[in-house]
Amino acid sequence: MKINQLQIEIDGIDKEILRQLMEDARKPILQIAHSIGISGAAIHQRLKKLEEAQVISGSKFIINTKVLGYRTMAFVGIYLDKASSNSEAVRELRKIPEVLECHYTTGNWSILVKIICKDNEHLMQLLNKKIQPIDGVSRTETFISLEQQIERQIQL
Amino acid sequence: MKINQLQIEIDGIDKEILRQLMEDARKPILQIAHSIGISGAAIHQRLKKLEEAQVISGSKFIINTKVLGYRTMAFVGIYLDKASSNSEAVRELRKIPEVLECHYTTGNWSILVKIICKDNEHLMQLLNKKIQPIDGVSRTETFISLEQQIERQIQL
DNA sequence: ATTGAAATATGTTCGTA
DNA sequence: TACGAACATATTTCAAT
Repeated sequence: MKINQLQIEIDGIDKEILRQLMEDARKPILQIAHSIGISGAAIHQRLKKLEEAQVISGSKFIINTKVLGYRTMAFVGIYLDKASSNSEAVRELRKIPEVLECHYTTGNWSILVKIICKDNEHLMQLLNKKIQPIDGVSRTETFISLEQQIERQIQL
Repeated sequence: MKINQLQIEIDGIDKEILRQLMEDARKPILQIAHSIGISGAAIHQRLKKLEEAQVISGSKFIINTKVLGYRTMAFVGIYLDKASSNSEAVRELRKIPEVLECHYTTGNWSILVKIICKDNEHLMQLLNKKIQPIDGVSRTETFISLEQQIERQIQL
């Protein structure tokens, strides 16, 4: 990702606009305008500026995975053989839909992934049948999230 | 969170609507309608159903933290004293704006948190001045994300 | 469940300050 | 930057199928 914008001034109004849209991406601009006390056109103009500066990288609908039957989240630390290709392993991990995040990390592991599963059985299948068999994976360490207490974005 | 909805049928059209809105929460319903080949009113009705079933838990603007100068993401495993109160520690962690996620986990640690920092100096300050001093925290293990390769939601 | 059409609400542009 | 007014789109409701 190329970041050209070396300086971007974000004032209190920008922050308030972003705060409201970070909570609800579909909140009407006019409603935000009214709550802040400036015109809709001004909000529109500021949002355009923020988008151009790439402060906003998009918007998402958030799906409630629990309702879809996904009850188990886990973090898996993956040890890769020295000789193996990290990017090849990532390519394989990307094919596994249950993998939500994947990081190259410092420390014991080569890779840390966050995964979501229906239940423990599903998690076991995923580890044994999908992740362990990936070429170069020597060992994994699994940490099940018993309960997620915090989930948020950076605060402005 | 109470989940009453034991069964919710999501057909291919629902999935396609959700897929498009998961990518862009502000995509006009009419545009989705046109791409699928049904009326806007039908999309509207399906979205209402999905919201009522709590399949959709909201929408968010995504802020590009890199542009704001946050270049370092890390995972921190936290060991808590046996005697200490987990929920008290979480309460303290919640006060730290750099903490984006916090999970109770199985395995070595009591808690795993995901944090975002401007740089390594900021990370060190955060660990030494904010996280380590929390009552009950005996030790932490830090894994810096050198590069995040995958970031996504569940695939429908 | 779906539709089209009407009514309402929202987004966008533009001339001006 | 900000405004308001004019214009263009989108959302929501509803009677009918």
